[in-house]
Amino acid sequence: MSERRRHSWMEIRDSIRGLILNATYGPGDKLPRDEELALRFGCARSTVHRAMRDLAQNGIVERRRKGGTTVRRDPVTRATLDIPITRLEVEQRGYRYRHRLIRQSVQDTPPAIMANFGFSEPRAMLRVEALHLADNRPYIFEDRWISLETVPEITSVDLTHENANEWLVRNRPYSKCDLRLYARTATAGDRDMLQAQEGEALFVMERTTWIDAAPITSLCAVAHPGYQLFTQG
Amino acid sequence: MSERRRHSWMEIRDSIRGLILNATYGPGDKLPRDEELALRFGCARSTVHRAMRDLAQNGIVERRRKGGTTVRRDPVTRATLDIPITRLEVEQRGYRYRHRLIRQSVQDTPPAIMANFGFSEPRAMLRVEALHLADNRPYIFEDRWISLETVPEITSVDLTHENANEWLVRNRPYSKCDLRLYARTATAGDRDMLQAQEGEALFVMERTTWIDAAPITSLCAVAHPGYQLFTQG
DNA sequence: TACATTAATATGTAGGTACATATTCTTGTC
DNA sequence: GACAAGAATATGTACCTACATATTAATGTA
Repeated sequence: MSERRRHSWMEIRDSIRGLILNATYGPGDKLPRDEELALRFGCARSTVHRAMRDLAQNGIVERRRKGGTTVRRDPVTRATLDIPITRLEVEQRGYRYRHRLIRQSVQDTPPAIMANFGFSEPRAMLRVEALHLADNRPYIFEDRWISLETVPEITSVDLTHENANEWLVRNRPYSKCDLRLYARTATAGDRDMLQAQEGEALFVMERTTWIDAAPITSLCAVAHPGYQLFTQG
Repeated sequence: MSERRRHSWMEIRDSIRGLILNATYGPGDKLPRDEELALRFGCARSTVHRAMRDLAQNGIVERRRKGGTTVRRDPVTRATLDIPITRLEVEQRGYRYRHRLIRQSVQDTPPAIMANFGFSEPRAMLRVEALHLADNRPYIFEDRWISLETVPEITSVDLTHENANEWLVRNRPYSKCDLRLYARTATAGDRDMLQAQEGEALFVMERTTWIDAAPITSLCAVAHPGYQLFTQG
């Protein structure tokens, strides 16, 4: 007797989630420790641990060594955004991709970029302005700053043919990434660059990346009118 | 000799990432199987597995049973967005939160909402329009549709005091969530509701949630001018 | 009481074994 | 050669043990 069937960690996760949903444990409450739950569910501690890791990752609970597991007080909608390389995004939609280098020069970082990196003083960086096109229509305009200290080779890359976006992604994978999304009104400059009507609403993505503590790049990508970012999860 | 120190899964992960970065294994290439790598790194297969799970989660590699592990052909910037309950977001910024119910009525879903849920026919749902305020200034306006079949109790909730956002988050956690982000030009209606100047750029978040296959809610949240969504990771 | 030191404890991780599961590959049949 | 059935195999999971690590709780000292 006591036929102990094997429980999958997903079953256990759903059971624990169930306890939270039916208010057995409310926001801010402390859950029993893993070992106790394992005993109760009739599974190994490692299985409870696996389940808990998933719940923690999805923002349902918070775990701290010795502190135990608590139900998150402030529920969040957690979504994973995948921002692909622009070329692939364009090609996936069935358009022909093209890329145009607008300008490229070494300049001192302006305050906005300093803020993104957390600099207190301006630094000389490579500024690259480029346009991504889909079937020859403007798709995304990017204004990018690249650290010359972290990425010295960039000066010897021909950015008219090779695109900075892809070169960096393939050669300087980041370990940390900040992302800022907002809406901006189109200016006269956007009108020419993105064929946007002046005053039209544009979607902006600012992305700053580091490898450990070393700054790699910070870019401001302005999408064409009507652009949408979509995720499923 | 052969002092076999213990390797952490993060070390192993970084080593494997290193092999990808230095082009030992390029995009689309197949990595050695876990056991082989474990032998090579001098650790247990479970440690390699742990490392690989992390790399797969971060979109670096793809894993398939029997198929093995391959380096992802199309690198992505993967970011986790945490969209908190609006009240908490407002309070965290140090403002006083208030909520105002604008309208509430049962209506047939319009095409946009049908598309979000994947309906082919209109359905009667509860439509709730509400305004979130920060220090009495408009913060986010939400136009929400709630399924009467999945959430029948909602009709007996007093949404003038309890806010639909929080009630749902606490009472109907979702298992699936679609998210759509874009920019929109302010209309005359926004001018009154969000104190936006006509023509100003507004940030819009559309969120649709299900519990398994059952639709819960679909909402279109329009933020006040200047709103930014920010993530670190 | 205030503060530093030490003990206690819950989660995190490494290693190992056994088996499950999903594919791919191989082989057999027509 | 086409297709189906079965074998082979890489990843996934469950359970276990032993430590590691981060914090909290308890204790001792001034």
